[in-house]
Amino acid sequence: MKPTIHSVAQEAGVSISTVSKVIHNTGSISEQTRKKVFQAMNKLNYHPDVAAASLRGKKTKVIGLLVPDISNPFYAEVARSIEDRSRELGFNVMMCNTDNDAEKEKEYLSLLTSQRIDGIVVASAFRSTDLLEGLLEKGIPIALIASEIPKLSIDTVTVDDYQGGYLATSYLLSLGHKRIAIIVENVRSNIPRLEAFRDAMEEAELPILDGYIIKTEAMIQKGYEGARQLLSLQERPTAIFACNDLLAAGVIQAAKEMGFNIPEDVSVVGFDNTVLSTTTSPMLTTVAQPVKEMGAKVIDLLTKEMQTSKPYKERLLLSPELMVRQSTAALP
Amino acid sequence: MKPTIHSVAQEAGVSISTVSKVIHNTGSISEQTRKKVFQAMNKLNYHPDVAAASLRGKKTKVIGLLVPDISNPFYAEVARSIEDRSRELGFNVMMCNTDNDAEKEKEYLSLLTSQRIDGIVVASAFRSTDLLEGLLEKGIPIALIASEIPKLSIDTVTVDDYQGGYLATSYLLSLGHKRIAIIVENVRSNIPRLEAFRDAMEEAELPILDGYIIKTEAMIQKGYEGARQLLSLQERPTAIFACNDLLAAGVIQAAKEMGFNIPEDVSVVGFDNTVLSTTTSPMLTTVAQPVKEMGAKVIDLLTKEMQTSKPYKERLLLSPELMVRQSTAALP
DNA sequence: TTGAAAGCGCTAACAT
DNA sequence: ATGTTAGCGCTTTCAA
Repeated sequence: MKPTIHSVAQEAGVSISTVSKVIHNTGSISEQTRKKVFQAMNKLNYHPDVAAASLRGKKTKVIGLLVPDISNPFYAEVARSIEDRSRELGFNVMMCNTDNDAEKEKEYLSLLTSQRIDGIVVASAFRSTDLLEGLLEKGIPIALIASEIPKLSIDTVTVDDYQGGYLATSYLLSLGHKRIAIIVENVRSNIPRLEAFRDAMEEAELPILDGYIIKTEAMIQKGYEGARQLLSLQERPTAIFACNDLLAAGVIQAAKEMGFNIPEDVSVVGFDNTVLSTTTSPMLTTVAQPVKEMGAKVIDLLTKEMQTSKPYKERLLLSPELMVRQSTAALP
Repeated sequence: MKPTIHSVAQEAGVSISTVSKVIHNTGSISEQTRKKVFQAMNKLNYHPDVAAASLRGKKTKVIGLLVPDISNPFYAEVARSIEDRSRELGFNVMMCNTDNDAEKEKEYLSLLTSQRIDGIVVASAFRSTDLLEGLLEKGIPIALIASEIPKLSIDTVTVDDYQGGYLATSYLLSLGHKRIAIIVENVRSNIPRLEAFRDAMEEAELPILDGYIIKTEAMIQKGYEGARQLLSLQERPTAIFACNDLLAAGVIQAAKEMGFNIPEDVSVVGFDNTVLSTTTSPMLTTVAQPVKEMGAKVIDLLTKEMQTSKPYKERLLLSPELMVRQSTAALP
C-alpha cells in the first residue's frame, strides 16, 4: 500500500494535521515533532498525493503544452526549453500534438481542462480562437509562444517575426540579389515575415515577380516542391527565402537535384536555426529564434498569471539573429 | 465557478449518482433521464474532474514519459508516436527530459509517483536500476522503449539492435570495405550494435584496427570529433558506422571539411532514420527503427499491464530496415 | 504547539 | 430506475 498522510501520522505518533503542517512549513511545530515527522516520512518513503491536495483547492503543478508536432525539430526545441523552466519551478508538462488541426485542439483543450491543470502554453496555430476565448473568460491561465492571436488579450512570447523577415530579406538584398522568392508556411507567425519581405523589396524598389510567393505547409517535401516550381520558372529566382528550416532543407534538396549549386546559383535562407540548419550541405544561413529564452519567458508569464490574474497582459517580442552560414553568397 | 457533478444533478433535477451513472454508462437509467442529464452537462459545459475521480481509486489517465532529450530528433519522433497512441486510448502524456542524468531520473520518478500517474514509459538510459526496481516492486506499470535493462523483468520494446548493427556492417562489407570504424554512443542500446559489428567483422575474417572503436555521446559535435580522429589515422578507415544519425551528421561534416568526398573516399552509415538522414548531403544510408510501431506497442504493453498485472513480461524486438541512400558506395 | 473535523468532487455499494 | 451515503487523501479553520 502506498503510504498516506495517515500512515505517516501514525508512525510519528502525531495527528495528520501536524504532518500537513510539517510538509508545508505552516503553523508552528516544535523542532522535535518536526524531526519525528520527517523520520516517519523517510521511513515510509512518503510522497504527498498531488491529486488529493489539488482537490482541496491547491494547485496541481501541471502545465499543458499544445504544439503542432513535437517531431518538428523547432517545436521539439521549444518543448525542451519549456520543460526545463517548468521543472525548475516544480511543474510537470503535459504534451499534446495538435497538427494544427482544429478538432484535435478542441479535444485536447477539453481533456486538459478536466485534468485540473494550472495553466496552458499554446504553440499551436488555433485558427479558431473562440475556444481559447472561452478558457480565458473562465480565468484559466494561458500563454502563447511562437504564435500570436492579435485580437485576444493574452500573454504572448514570440520572436519579432517582422524583424526576422526583414533581416533575411535585406541580407539577400545586400548580397546583390534582385530576383528573390519566398516560401511561407500558411500560419499566422509567417504573415509578418512575408510583410517584411514585401516592405524590404519595395524599399529596394524591386518587384516581386509573378509566382514568387508560395504558401504551403511546414514539411521538407513541401519546400522541395515549392523550390522545383520556382526554379522551373522562365525567370528563376537567384535567392529563396524559406520561412522555416524544414522548408529550406527541401529547397536545398530540390536545387541540387536540378543541378543548381548552392550558393553559387541560388542562395537559400531559412528560419528557426534548428539542428537541421547545421546538417544540410551547405550549412544553412538562417534566422535564429532565441528558443531557450522564449521558453523560459513564457513559463514565467504563465506562472505569474497563475499567482494573480493581472489586469493587463504582456506581449514579448524577442529579437531574432541572422546566422550567416554557407547557403548564401553575393550575386556574381 | 467550474461546474461540478452537483450542479449538473441540480440542473437536471436528479441525484449525483444518477449523473455518475449516465457518465459511465453503468447501472440502468431511463432514456428520458439520460437525456435530461446530457442536456444539463452540455448547458453547463461540464467536464468531470479526473483528480477527484482518481481519488476514489479510478485511474488518472496519465502516462509519464522519460526521455533523455526531446530535442534529439529520434526521441522527438518516439515521443510523438507514444503520444499518438496514448491519445487514441484516452491517456495524456507527461514529458520529462532526463539528459540520461541519474539525479534527474530520480527526481522525475519521485515527481511522477506523487502525481498518481497510471504508468511510466522509459526511454532514458537508467544506468542505476534500483530506482526502477523499487517502482516495479510497488506494482507501478512500467515499460521500456528503445532501451533495455536485461536484468530487470520488465515490458520492453526495442528494435533488434544486434540485427541493425549486423545489417549496417555487412552492407559495408558487401561493398568491399575492409577498414571499417565504428562510433558508438555510450548507452546500453549500442552494446548489441557494437557486438554485431565485431561479429560481422570476425566472420569476414577482417581485423578491427587500433583506435577504430570510439565511444562517445549522442551529439553532432561528438561525431564530428570522432571522425576527425579516425580520418587522421595513419591507416584511415574507408567506412564509418556511426551508431546514430546525430553522430553520422557530425561524421559527414568532418569528412567534408577534411576534404574527403562522401561516398567516394569514405562511406558513412547512420542509425535511426531520423529527419536528419534526409537533410544531410549526401543523404544518409541508415538503419531505420520502426518508431511508429514501437511507440504504439509500448503503450499497448503498458495499458495491458495497467489492467491486469501479468505474471510474465514481454520483450518485443522489432526488425530494423536498412535504408540505402547516397552516403555509401563500393570501394573502388 | 497540537488535534478534531469539515469538506474538495467523485464513485460505488447499498437502499429505496 | 433512482437516491443516500461513506469515504478516497488531503488542507484548513477552529478549538483545546
